[in-house]
Amino acid sequence: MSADEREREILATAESLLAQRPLHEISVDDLACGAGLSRSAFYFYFASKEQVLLSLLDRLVEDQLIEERDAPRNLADDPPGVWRHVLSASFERWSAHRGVLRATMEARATSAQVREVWGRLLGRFVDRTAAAIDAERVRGAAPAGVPARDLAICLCLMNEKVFEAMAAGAQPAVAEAATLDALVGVWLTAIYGATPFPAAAAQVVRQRRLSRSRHA
Amino acid sequence: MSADEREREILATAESLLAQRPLHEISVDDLACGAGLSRSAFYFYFASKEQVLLSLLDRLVEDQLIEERDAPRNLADDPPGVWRHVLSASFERWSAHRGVLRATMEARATSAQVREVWGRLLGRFVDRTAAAIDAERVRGAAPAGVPARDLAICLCLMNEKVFEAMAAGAQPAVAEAATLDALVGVWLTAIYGATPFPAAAAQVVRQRRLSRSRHA
DNA sequence: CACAGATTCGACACGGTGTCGACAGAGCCA
DNA sequence: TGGCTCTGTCGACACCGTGTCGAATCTGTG
Repeated sequence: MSADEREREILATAESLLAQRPLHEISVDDLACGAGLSRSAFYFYFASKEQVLLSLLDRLVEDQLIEERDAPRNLADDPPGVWRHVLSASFERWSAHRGVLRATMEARATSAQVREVWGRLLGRFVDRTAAAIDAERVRGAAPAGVPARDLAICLCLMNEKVFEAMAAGAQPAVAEAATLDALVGVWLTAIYGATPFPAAAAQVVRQRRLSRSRHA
Repeated sequence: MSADEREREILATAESLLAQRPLHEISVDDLACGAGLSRSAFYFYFASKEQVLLSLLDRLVEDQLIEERDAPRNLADDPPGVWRHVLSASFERWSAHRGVLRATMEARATSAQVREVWGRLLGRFVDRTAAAIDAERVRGAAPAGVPARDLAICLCLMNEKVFEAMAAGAQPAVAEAATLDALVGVWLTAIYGATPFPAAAAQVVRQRRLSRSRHA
């Protein structure tokens, strides 16, 4: 069996074990045995458990990048449809690879590298979202309110957490079948919905000016 | 020095170390030394590092319970003010004890007990929120939309994550000074804002009926 | 055949955890 | 005073998972 195959074997073992139990219950030994080698031979292919996870994660990041390129840009035609499409893509991805997601969340606590990769991924998503919200506001389709970037961060973090809770089977969590609808609903109201509270809105606008002048 | 004092000493050491570095970089030895005892003496007071964290966490849970008792119930008078007040309380708490929050999030991956305590805390918050949203809808102050409980879960998880990101200094995160405003803004629009998308709203309502009949 | 590179393995050292039995001081009673 | 128990403290040990290293083996090539 070639080195390349062995490497893939390790990755496959990792993905399948991660579907069964959390990262900290999987030892390098488990990975090595699963791929049919001794623990020390494992280190010939990967420097650590963490690097295996990073490989697994890289694939999914790659996926996401491709998808971003193909994402619809014509938000004006059908905003709910486009947003749903975008959210649905991450939902599908993380629901299909929930083991990797769970492990990533777990490893973020200990590995700066995992933190960085995940942060970049999320950051890109936030950037896209913030730009889209801004565009909708300029177009007059969305009302002013929470600063676009802050809103985008909140919404993206919400998704992350909701997916994570789903992947980990945590309590409380949204039922899996209802997750996408709930998220799309919250995004649409948070972005396009205006509240009937002028005072609160004014406060947010003040805040917005403040944060603008702070940036300047 | 009495046993009680020693115990408090350990807790104080833990809280102060957690303000400096993450849980996994703090060993039982560090805790023991900090409190002026040997590692094995530590085990006389606590069964593990995890139990120390649980003690720290219990205090804050206690706080939260007291606050829930005193929380304003007259949502109708000034919705934005009441919501802001409620969110502000957790914001203050977790921003003052961010080390404990960060450690809790970290320990949740490995400790079922931490998971459970946190789940209960969050669960209570979700219940309150869902009940309040329902009441606002019945009253006619909030439009129908995402099922109240799902919406509550999404919003609570969003808060958790945004606080966590703040506590961990993660990227991307909302600037600390803008956090509360952003969250209140998203909550208000998500709960009270109606979207101008009838089709999407209908879809959510359909989904809602479905999930109801599933529950029945 | 001999050699180089690739691959595997057993043995080791390290660091953190949790347990155990020995021991010391304090208070109490005879 | 001696002996007892309860509370704390400690050093030593066993355990587990990690990562390293050098020796052994295997494989293809000149």
